[in-house]
Amino acid sequence: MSLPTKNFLKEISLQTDHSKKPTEKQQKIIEAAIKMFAEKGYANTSTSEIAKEAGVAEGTIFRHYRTKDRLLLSILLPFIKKSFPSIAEGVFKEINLDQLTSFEAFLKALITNRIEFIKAHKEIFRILIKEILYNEKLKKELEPFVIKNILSRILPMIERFKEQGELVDLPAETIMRILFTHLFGYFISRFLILPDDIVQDEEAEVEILVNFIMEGLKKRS
Amino acid sequence: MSLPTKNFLKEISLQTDHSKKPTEKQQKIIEAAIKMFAEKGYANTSTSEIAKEAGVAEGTIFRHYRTKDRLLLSILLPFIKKSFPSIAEGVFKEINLDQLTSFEAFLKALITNRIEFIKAHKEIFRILIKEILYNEKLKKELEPFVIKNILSRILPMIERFKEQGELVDLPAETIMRILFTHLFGYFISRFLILPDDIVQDEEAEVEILVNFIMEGLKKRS
DNA sequence: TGTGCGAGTGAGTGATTACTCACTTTTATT
DNA sequence: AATAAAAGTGAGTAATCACTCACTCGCACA
Repeated sequence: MSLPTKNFLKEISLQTDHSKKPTEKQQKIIEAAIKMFAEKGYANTSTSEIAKEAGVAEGTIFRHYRTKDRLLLSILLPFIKKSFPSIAEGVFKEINLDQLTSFEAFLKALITNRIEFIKAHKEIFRILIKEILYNEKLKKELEPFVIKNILSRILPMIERFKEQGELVDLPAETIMRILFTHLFGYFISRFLILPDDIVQDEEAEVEILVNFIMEGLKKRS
Repeated sequence: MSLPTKNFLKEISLQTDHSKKPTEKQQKIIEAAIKMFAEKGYANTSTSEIAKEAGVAEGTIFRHYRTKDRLLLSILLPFIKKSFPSIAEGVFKEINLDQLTSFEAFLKALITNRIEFIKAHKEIFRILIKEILYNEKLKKELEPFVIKNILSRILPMIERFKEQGELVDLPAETIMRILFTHLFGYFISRFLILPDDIVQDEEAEVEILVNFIMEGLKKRS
């Protein structure tokens, strides 16, 4: 696989700028591609298979999405665009930051918000994780974007809660890394490895996870 | 990719049974394959690339390993064979189970043991995780093996420590799932996502991780 | 009713894929 | 030194890959 040579994130705007409403066949193609990429991975799915699954001629795929790469990107980019900024905008609005909230409340809102988002786009999330792990190039291109959006927003929060004496006395970067490792690990385990229906009581699940992380990160007495 | 039709785990014995010492060229092939599979993934690596990297004719690969599938398996199977049983045999011998040890000591021994093992076979671990996530077939075939080896050994341990009143009052399966999720998540984050040299003080890292998990799982007062 | 245009088609293309096989070279055994 | 087996080779093969292009179709607008 060879992704576009230039920084592909610039394509986000180009991609969604002149966004005409998709054709019926276009939707079928996207649906089929999402299904098959999530199941077998991008590299193991051929365009002819996608065409067959979508009930469309192979040429139609290339009429709308010039290459197989761009088909993948036209699935992933809107998802990325919607997902990362909304971590801030969604979560930070749900809990009122003007008043002093606890780190626990913040964490609970964050986790609940992300779980609902991933559940709503489970297959695309699977594709994204698979390709980030499988394709070094995609990973490398996404890294600065993630660092900028996540790290720069969460780190100050951690610093603040540390100052409030709520968090364990470790460097903020270390706390961040622990948080990232465990949250990300949880999402991968739950949505990519463990069976789909393993969690019955979602609220209890979040409660356990938050408690778990809080016990590991809160200030020791 | 099409893995062998029959249960491939039976091939473990067949594979390593009549284990003649490998040729110089065989080693070069394996080394090249490990390097490239870990870097680009199995599906994105061609046998001609491997041959070139190993400084060998392409035919030589197929002389020794009949198919590309079997080349992958001859890398993964010895690793799997060595890794899963040794979780029990290694860890369970390190800590003396005859006397009453704490869950914390058990956990620390387990994590230290696994980190050292993965560090010693970092690239093959990466290949295994990538292919388990990417290839549903491999995942499905590995599942019962993992369940049998891990779950059946760890669950009784959890039950026991629960009876000793060390662990939080949740079903053993839930504790197991939390443990698995966070340990597995930690390994994936650390060895597949985060940069290689991020951990300087290994002992402190284990300490933090054990504390973290213990605080989340130990009996609440 | 004609005309232009984007949507859709599918046979065709060159490149690449995993894999084969007739052959040569190296190694082991006597 | 003779011989057989094993290791190594690389041109060749059928299949599949992503992608192209000359073409048809259906529909809006004149």
